[in-house]
Parts: sequence; structure tokens; C-alpha cells
Amino acid sequence: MLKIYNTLTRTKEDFKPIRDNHVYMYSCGPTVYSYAHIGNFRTYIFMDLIRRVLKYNGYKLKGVLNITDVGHLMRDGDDGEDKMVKASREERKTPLEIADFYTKVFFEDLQKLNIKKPEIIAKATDHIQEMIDYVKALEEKGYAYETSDGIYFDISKFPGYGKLSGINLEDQKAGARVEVNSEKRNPADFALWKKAEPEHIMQWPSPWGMGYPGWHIECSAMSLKYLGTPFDIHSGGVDHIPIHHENEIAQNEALTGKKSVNYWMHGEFMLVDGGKMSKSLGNIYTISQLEERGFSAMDFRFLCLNAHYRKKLNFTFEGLASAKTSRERLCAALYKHKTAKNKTDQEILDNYKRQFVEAINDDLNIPLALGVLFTMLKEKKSEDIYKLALDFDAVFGLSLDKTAQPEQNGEENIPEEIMALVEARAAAKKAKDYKTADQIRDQIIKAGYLLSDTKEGTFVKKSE
RNA sequence: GGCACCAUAGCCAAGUGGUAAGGCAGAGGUCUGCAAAACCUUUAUUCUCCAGUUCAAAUCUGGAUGGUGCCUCCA
Repeated sequence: MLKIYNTLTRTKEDFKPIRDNHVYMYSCGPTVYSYAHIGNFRTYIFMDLIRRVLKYNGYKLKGVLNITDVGHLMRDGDDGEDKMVKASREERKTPLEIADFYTKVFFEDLQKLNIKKPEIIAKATDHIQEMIDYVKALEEKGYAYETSDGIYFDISKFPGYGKLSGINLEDQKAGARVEVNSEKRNPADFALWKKAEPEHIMQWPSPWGMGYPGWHIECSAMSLKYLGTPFDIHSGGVDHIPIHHENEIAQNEALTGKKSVNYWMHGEFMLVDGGKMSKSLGNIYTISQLEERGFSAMDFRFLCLNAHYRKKLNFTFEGLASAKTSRERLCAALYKHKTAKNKTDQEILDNYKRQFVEAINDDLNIPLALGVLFTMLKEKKSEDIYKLALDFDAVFGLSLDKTAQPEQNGEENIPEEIMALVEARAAAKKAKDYKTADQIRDQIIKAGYLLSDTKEGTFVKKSE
């Protein structure tokens, strides 16, 4: 039985899907105004792990991931500038060009990380009509009101507000900043629809004139369209608990009168060097930047797999290097099993499989499951172990079948002059001229290559 | 001020009532002309501290201390 932690109840619960065998899931996706960074990707790896564990348990999936290309404001939902508009101005491109470019990079990164795309990718700008209909319905039900700059949700009409994050609106008032927008009935009311100035570059006709949607309405309208209500799982980052997901709940439940989501799952943040990751501190990294430093996207995925999704993960390059070494040794060990012809007792295999399943089904305890894999690989070499490791990899997504390869004398990337040095060293060694051989070795290392002498001969590879 | 959470070896990290998984680094060894790499072995009588509950606590309760995130846009 799969157990998952539900943010709404703050407990681990048995997972029971609404439909027998088909799980409906919505995951908050990127706002495509800039490059997604490793913190964002930790959350998408988390989404991917949920999906893989569900599939491993035999469920079919209907997953939706949104691409936010409008409506995500720099401040609150009231008075900030739209992120897409800002990026568009700064990069001197149209919002569409901005969105297309960063969406493309986003999906390339997902692929590198071996994150499988959910079944439905939903772009906000393709669903403006659904959002307008949604807002109109809320207005008709008396949950929305109009001000000079937009349509707002009246949270005083929704008594359950705050149940996901545990906030109490009365307590919040004490320390809260003074609200700029005095037309709002309650400080925490949020925009469903914003009226646009004539020069605003992203706007659509609506019953309230030209304008654009609020950010929160996007996820509500699209999840309702594709998944209905209620649906099984809603995932996202922990930062979404207090505002974005509270607002989604308010919108959905106000509209339908029903509970909208059975299980809320939130992935914790990634810290950098023990603190917050932010552009102003200059400590955010993209996947490409990790690659420039000699790490693969898979090294990063492996790093994320080593910490539980509900624990903060402190990113350091030291930690990433440790993950890289660990992953490479894992693959090397696996290759030995792949090429072994021995068999392993079914009882032993079943025991590892059981431990693995217990781990992943206990609220996605992937770090523990990885421990099971490492322990299993220490068994006597056998192709049965290899096959079972690949079975586990359906969850890990480390492409173990592809990466468990013999060491190659990667000649495709080794320049001829280096190969000449390698041969010269071999000759010197054969002549027992170790002084010359060692000098040549130093020379090769200085040039940025690593040598490894094995019984099968000398291998060269680029050092990172 | 409010909300949420965390504290386990040099580092990362699992374990949430029955006597400390796993990884990295380190140490010893094998291999090597010597190294590096690889491989093998090994590494916490103890879980921030103080009380309490219990036959039994890293795990439960209370308190202290330290750390982080959110309440501004964030994954």
C-alpha cells in the first residue's frame, strides 16, 4: 500500500485514487520568463518521482503540467508587473518569443534530467476563455467583486481560507504591510482578472473590458478542464502552500462546492551554501552551468535522489562532486553484474525487491531505496541482480541500462598529441625508464587528462 | 509579530519506541616500478542540550539552544 504525506492533513495517508486504476494529477509548472534553475528542477524531479512510483505501483496516469506564459506578476497579484511583460521589455522580444524560447530550454533540461513529460502540457495563453468563464461563474456565485483595476476574489465569503497553510487571517494582520490597494475589501483578496492599460502588450477581451488573467486562476481553470473535480494529487513547491494553493482551493471550492484535491504534495526547497537561493545573491545555477563545471544533469538528479523530498537539500559543489563519484561507482558496479553469467537465489532477489517497494511506497523514501540498491550490488555478481536493478531504475530514472558501460578509451575526444604522449610513456615504461615515463605522465595530467593503468592497458580520459 | 519546518559521524543522509541503512571523504590492504584510478576491509556504545514517560527513547512529552524557509515574486 502506497502511503503519501498530505500537506492538508499533515499526516501520511494511505493513497486511494478516485478511479480504480487511473490517477489524475496536476503539477505547478514553470513561468517561462527566464531559465529554470536547479531549485526549480528539484521540484520537477520530485514530480517525476511521484509519477514513477505511481506507475511502478501499476497505476495509469493522467498528469497535467502548466506552462505559465501570462499573469504571473512580480508582486502580489495586485500592482506588480507581469513577469512575461518585464522579460519581453528587457530582452526586446515579444512575450510569445520569450515564452517559446524558455519553454524550449525547459523541456530540453527536463529531458537531460530524464524527467518524463506529463500527459498534458497546458499553456496559460491557450486557456484564456476557460479562465474568463471561471471568473464569470465565480462572479455570478457572489465570490468576486469588481474594482477599478480588476476582479477580485472575496475571501470573507470563503470561511475555509487558510486551511492548507495553517494561517489565521486575524494573526496575519498584525505584522502585515499596509495594503496599497485600498479598493480591496480584505487585504488577502486576490486578483482573478486584471484590467489592462491600453499600451499593455498582453491583453484579451473579456466581460470586464480588455485585460489579462490573475496567476492563480490559471491552475484552477486548467485543472478543472482536464482533471475535473475532485482529482487525486496536486504537487508543487512548498512556497506555493500559503498563497497560490490556498487561492486555488478557495477558487475551486467556491465554484464547485466540492473538495478539489485529495492529496496535496509539496517538495521542499533547495538551499545553496546553507541559505536561500536567489538571483540577487548570485547563487542560482542552471543545468547548463552545472555542465560547464563538468557535472551531468544525471549527477544532479542523483544528488536530489539522495535526500527525501520533504527535507531541505543544501546544494554545494562538494555535495554534487560526491554525488557524481557515487553515481559513477554505482554504474561501474552495475556493469559487473550485467556481464556476469551467474544466477542469484530468487529468495534473495525477492527480499531486495520487498525492501525497495517498502521504501518507495513509504511516502517516496527514495534515499532509503537507493541504499537498498547499493547494498544489493554488493551481492555476488549476477545478471539477475542487474535485471532487478533495472527494474528499480523505473523509479530512479538514472538510465542505468545506458550508463552501465565498460570503460572506454574515448578516442573520439582525445587529441592525437595526447595519444602520442601516452604511447611514448608506454615505451619508456617498457624500457624501465621510469623517470621519463613519470615526466610524460605529469605532462599528460597538466594537459587536463587522466590516466588509468589497468591490466587491460592504459586508458585516457579528459579530467573535469 | 504570525505560520511552517529542521537539528543523527569530517560532509551528505535514512531511520519516528526494541538497541544507529547507504553515499562521499578518511584510514588499512590488494594491484602498481612508484603513483593515480579501481577493488576489498574499516570508520557513531551514540543521535544539539536538560528534564520527564517507559522494561526499553535518536524516535514520545515538556523546556532550552541553534538553524532554515514562508508571510514581497519564487520550485
